[in-house]
Amino acid sequence: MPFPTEAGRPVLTTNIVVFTLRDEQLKLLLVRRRNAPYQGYWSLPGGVVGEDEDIEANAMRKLEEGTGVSGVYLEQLYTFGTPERDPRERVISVAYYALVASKRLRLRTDEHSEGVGWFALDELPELAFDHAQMADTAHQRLAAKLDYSTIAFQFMPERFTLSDLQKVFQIILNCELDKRNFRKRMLAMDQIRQTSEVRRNGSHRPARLYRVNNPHEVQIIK
Amino acid sequence: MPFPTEAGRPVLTTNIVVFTLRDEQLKLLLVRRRNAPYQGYWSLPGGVVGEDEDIEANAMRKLEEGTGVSGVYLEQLYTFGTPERDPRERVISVAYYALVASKRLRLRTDEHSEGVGWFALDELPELAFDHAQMADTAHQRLAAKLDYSTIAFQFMPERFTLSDLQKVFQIILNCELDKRNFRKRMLAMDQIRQTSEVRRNGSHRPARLYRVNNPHEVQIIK
DNA sequence: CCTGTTAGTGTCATTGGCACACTAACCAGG
DNA sequence: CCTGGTTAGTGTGCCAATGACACTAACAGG
Repeated sequence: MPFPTEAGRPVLTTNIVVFTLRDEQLKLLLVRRRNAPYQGYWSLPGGVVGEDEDIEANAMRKLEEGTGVSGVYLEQLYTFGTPERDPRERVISVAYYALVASKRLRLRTDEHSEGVGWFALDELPELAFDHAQMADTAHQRLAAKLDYSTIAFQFMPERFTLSDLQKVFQIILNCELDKRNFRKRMLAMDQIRQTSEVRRNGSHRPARLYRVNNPHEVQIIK
Repeated sequence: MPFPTEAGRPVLTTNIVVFTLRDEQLKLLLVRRRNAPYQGYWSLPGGVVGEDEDIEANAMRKLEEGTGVSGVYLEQLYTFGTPERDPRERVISVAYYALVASKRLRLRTDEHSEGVGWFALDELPELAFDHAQMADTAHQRLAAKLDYSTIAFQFMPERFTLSDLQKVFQIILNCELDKRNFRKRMLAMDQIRQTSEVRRNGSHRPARLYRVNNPHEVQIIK
């Protein structure tokens, strides 16, 4: 079969669901649309893939533009391409999701007014296109991967306490976990180790600090 | 950002990794390429997505054309789109995988000479493009899903014995399983039930036949 | 009726997951 | 310096799930 004439070809884009943890909430990065359609709506960052650009490289580039952070965990999520998802013309979007440690982001208070901002997952505005579905799918994937991979460590700063880590799990899974069982599980994975340091943090016992053995790789465990 | 001129747009295609079980082997459907590039190579079935055609609908259509079977399990696998994967021009391929019960296929002995055929997964010829990678990814996904979904039943005919089912697992996972533990597990899932029939199959004790409760849905379990 | 072949069944030991409550260390304030 | 408040840190016991393991049942053919 011959390739279609150029008129029959779709536009190829990426969208990235960028997660971070901030204010004890799971948040994701949104940008406000300046143009029609969905003008003024919030949407997932992303953009058109260049003619000779790798799809994942495009997603990574858009992610770095949006967050100012490089080298973050990025994984392909799903490809959305129903014919009417963009009212203008046929647009295929390869959705990715990414995890950024909050500490790596520069905080800006005027973000929302600039048309870019972090929104708690359970307080999202109405999103453009099918982006709400993308966000939902990404959250499901993230929650599932907590169980059988080391993905959670992507949210952690270089040194952290076990209580910090437990909070991360609790926020993502939206449930309470038992402290002793949680610590047992984490230590049994053999993916983090104690440092000699502690963190003093108020008028109570200081907490031991830990670090991830291989901060840059996400392993499948079990 | 404006959409690219039509010259910058990619071709959108699907490819489907169609699995079936035949001759006690996990096999997949290949078609021989008639044109350059990779002329004469075997490749995964697929094709160009129509201008107003849903991507999954396209995959389903190509699957039905290749197998003559409709209503089979089909799931999006991954999207492949590195710039050089097709030497002619930019081609994005959304890969799917599908599972077909062998009993539903019409067998044809002259398949290979017709340029279409079933090949055992561990005896694949060299494949065109990045199709070997697609096949490998699909097999991994399939094996993983055996554990936490009811996907295996998609391979089963309407009535089957527990020994049949065990063979399916053993072939896909490429390992031996304990008969008693396997039967316990299957029955505990509460997804299949006994029929009143048995199958006589040689000079030995006949085997009880079972059927799937909800043959058309694949559930996530555990 | 004897043999060969596949179908079908139960127990025990080990493991992993989960519930559960107290002591330790620090700081602040009286 | 003593007390109270707050978070960090630790171990046991129970129950359910998993995995190893061997014999009897039913049939056909000779």
